[in-house]
Amino acid sequence: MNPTRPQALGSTTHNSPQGVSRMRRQSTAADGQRRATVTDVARQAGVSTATVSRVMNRNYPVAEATRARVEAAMRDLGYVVNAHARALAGASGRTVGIIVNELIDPFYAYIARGVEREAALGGRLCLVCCAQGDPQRELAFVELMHERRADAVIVVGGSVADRGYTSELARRARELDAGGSKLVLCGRPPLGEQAPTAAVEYDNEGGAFAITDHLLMQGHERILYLGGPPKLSTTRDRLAGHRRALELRGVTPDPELTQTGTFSRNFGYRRMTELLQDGPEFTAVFAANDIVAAGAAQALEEAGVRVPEDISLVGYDDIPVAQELRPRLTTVHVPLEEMGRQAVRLAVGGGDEDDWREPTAGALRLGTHIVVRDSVAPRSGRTARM
Amino acid sequence: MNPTRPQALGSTTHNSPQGVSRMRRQSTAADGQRRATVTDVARQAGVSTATVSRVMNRNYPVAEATRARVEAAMRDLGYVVNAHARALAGASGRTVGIIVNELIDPFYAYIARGVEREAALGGRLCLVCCAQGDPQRELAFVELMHERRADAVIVVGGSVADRGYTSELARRARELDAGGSKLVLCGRPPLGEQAPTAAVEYDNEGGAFAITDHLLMQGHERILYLGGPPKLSTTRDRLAGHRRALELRGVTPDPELTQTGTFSRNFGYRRMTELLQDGPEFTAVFAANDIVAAGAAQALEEAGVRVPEDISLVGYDDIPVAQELRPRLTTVHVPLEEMGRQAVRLAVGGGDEDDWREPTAGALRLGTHIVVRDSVAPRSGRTARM
DNA sequence: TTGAAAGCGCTAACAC
DNA sequence: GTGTTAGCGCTTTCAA
Repeated sequence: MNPTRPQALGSTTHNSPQGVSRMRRQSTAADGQRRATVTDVARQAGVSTATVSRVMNRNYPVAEATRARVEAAMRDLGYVVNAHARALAGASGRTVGIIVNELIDPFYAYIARGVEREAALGGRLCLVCCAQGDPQRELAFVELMHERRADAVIVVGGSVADRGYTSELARRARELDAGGSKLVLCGRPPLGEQAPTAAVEYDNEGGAFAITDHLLMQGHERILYLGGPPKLSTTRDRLAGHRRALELRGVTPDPELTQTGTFSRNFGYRRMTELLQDGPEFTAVFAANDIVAAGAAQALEEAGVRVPEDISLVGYDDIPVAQELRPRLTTVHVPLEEMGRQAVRLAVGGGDEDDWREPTAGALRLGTHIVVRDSVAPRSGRTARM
Repeated sequence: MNPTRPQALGSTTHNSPQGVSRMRRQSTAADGQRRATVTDVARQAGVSTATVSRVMNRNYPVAEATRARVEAAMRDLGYVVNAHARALAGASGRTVGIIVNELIDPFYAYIARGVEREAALGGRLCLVCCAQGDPQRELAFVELMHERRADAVIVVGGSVADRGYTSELARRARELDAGGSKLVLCGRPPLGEQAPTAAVEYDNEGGAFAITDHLLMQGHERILYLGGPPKLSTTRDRLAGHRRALELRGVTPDPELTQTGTFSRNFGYRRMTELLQDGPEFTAVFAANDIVAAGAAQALEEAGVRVPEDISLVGYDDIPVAQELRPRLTTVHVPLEEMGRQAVRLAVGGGDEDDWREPTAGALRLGTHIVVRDSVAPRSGRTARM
């Protein structure tokens, strides 16, 4: 815990205006090298630090000859500007933060990609963290990113409507806002009126409605909803759309047919296996997402149940695995990458640096649509467990 | 490269040529709020800034009552420490940078996950960038991360042995090193003696050797090597292992059977389709990675060629898709996540803050092994295009 | 076109 | 235990 700064050899400390001959921040290896600073560059080029700064930022006229000398000096010294100093001195840190559950989950990876690309267009770098589904971790990361003065902090994915958590996040949102940053909710519900956030949503409920209706149109009425943490907003919305479709067609939802759990492949596999042996009857499965669908597909396969002849299967998200499964999975497409892009645009405006133009509105909702592939067929006479 | 602010990442040059100045980074909305600083907290709590600092850092005794007052003040003011100021004042920025080709590629995503997790253990945040296979972009990102004074900059994935590029990267490595940071090469060859880097490799050649041998043992001799950028170190190593195995069994490599290209699914699909119609004969396919294998599998499927009965197929990397393909793909396992973890450990030492102990050695190589699943069978009488 | 100098917010000697 | 104070490296008035 002791960030001791290897201090100064007192003798040289005070002499010339540029008295700088000490060393700090040594690498563990013996090096002795100190990083070059503007002052070094200025001295070497025989100009003032102000001029060096102007050369770097190209925001003020500098004589060609001077510029050349300065640039040569920078090269000679291996000078690399210190972003911390620059940020401290007033400039933006040119950083956006993004917090996802899990980087290896394509749902998040695609959104992260959108964020990264859009950020890069604006010359910004991305801080990315994985909260692993833990709200406390998420909150801690928001704080860490605030400390870094990120231009925007984007939290991705569904959330649980916990009282304490929500108000805590709202507080962070206010603090960020007060400092000129923005908290962006990506794929989750708003925090409430008093929280200054931006938001990018997608029509989650609508997608679930559409794909359920697709199933209903094929004659399926006993549809198993499988997976997804029951308290997560994502699950709730999907379930809501699912039920709305059911009710619209006069099908009464059977509680036994709602088997929530997690978003994992493993859950899909295990629960499906159990249900096939000893569960309610159904002719179609609506997996909470494509990953769960992959697990379910394996269970079905192992049980000798044919998809879609015996049972139809659909997923959600339309991540790449949907195209690798056999039969190829019918699912709901979500504009993941675009969500990521919009999230940063919402918070920091278009690519260019000095965005006088107001960033996009404060919230937007992108559409979803179903992608019909090969995993759905008209209902046959059979049901699971025949 | 111009030591000036390396833009290049975005489409537009930020820094408009003319005065950007004015207006110190306020939020676009009218806020007027200034962020609280240590000084504010100190005043509010009736103590000095030093005390506030001590309370925050818990690195020096502070009276309970004082601490309480300070903490209350921080809370009241919504104080959030400024990491830039802190870093400037001497502390480490507690950041590690990682540069990958593509976040949605599981190969990189797993490594990134390892990096993120290990970094988080040490209380560090990750800057992540996607170079998209462009060496210039990569170089620019290294620079940007250096500006941010990342404790380590990890570049992931194969590289092409370009003269200029290599020396440029080596230069950056030296600059980073001089400042106490480390450039870590993850899954790529060293830069040469004069470059102070750390490195995490995996036994790429060995894995290719092993899986080729596996194919040979099943009687396959005409093995098609499919995909991967021909100049990339990754491809070269895999091909080297492949050929070594061939030669060891007395099989003369047929140039026609080496069809390099890219690492994409699409390439696998298209080239495979072409080859099936009009190419050399072969009884097995060694896809450069699992993604290419997925594409090849689809081509095979559409051509009515059975795997593994008619043709055997193997991949490389052992990413999740390998388990979704039917038949499940035999492939080479690479300890991706572990590579990421080791990369940060190598550069910044174990989790704890003041790592006086020297980080792990300067380079290490992790093992690979084949994972036998269902996509390989003994050679049948048939060959492709019978 | 250039220079001098005042900070930005924080940490860490060094007093007291 | 706590306060004073001198920077850390850069940007940006304000003068020249």
